[in-house]
Amino acid sequence: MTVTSAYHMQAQILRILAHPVRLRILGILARQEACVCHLETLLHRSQPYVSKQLAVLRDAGLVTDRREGTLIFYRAANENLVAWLNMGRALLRDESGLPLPDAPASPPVVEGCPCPRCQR
Amino acid sequence: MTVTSAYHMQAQILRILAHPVRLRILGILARQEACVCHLETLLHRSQPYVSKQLAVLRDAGLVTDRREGTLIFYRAANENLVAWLNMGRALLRDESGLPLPDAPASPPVVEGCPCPRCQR
DNA sequence: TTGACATATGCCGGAATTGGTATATTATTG
DNA sequence: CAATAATATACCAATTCCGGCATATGTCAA
Repeated sequence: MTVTSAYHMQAQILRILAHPVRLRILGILARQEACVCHLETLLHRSQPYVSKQLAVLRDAGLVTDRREGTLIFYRAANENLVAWLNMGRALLRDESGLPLPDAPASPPVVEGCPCPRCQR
Repeated sequence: MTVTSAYHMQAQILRILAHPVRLRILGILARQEACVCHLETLLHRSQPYVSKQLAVLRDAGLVTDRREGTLIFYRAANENLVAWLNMGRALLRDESGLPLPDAPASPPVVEGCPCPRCQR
């Protein structure tokens, strides 16, 4: 018997999104598929930490995962949502007038990342 | 020394927004200015409860208030933000396919509301 | 099967959020 | 000034969220 107005559902999703690292992860995964270890190096966070945030996003249906051997690649599940979030950040910049930086778009190959996409 | 990326700021605002009643309040205040007691009757919530949610929104700069005698009228401070939120809910409906209802737009005069706008 | 690697999950203490009740503040009226 | 009405704030217990560390799971290679 869960009451489900649009406001409740929206609040649920917003709670998931209201986290800087999860937002950043979504930003990354919107541009490129990435495995956990790749995100680890990009974010300078521990493996369990990254894995847990990904689990939160996955449980909410915001990212999907795909296994390739022992690696698991994640990607943003909903392009429109990401676009909406980007729009929100743009709004934020406009209104605040501050030069709020997004984390810079990461190159597809990251120094020090052990994943096969980055090692050759 | 507060680290402020766009992600951090966005997460802060999203935390404020990630609450069904606050979302609903913003939805109401986007359409019409309203005093606390008016919101009380619309939302069927206690005065301190409504007042507190309004304080949260006010502290975040999302609503402004205006005193008129002993009444205090609130309104949404940022039209673009509200539009953005509405867009988010629309997205939600499209993606989910569910007929998620917004709370119906409330008539300017509400049965049983003690505020002068509703009493004549 | 054993070991190594990538990832996931469980558990914990601390911090923040939630909603309720009691009380304080501010302005009006008499 | 006192009484009242509208609103705000303080305080509290319950829940949720957070990030860290330990450990479990799953896959591959030897």
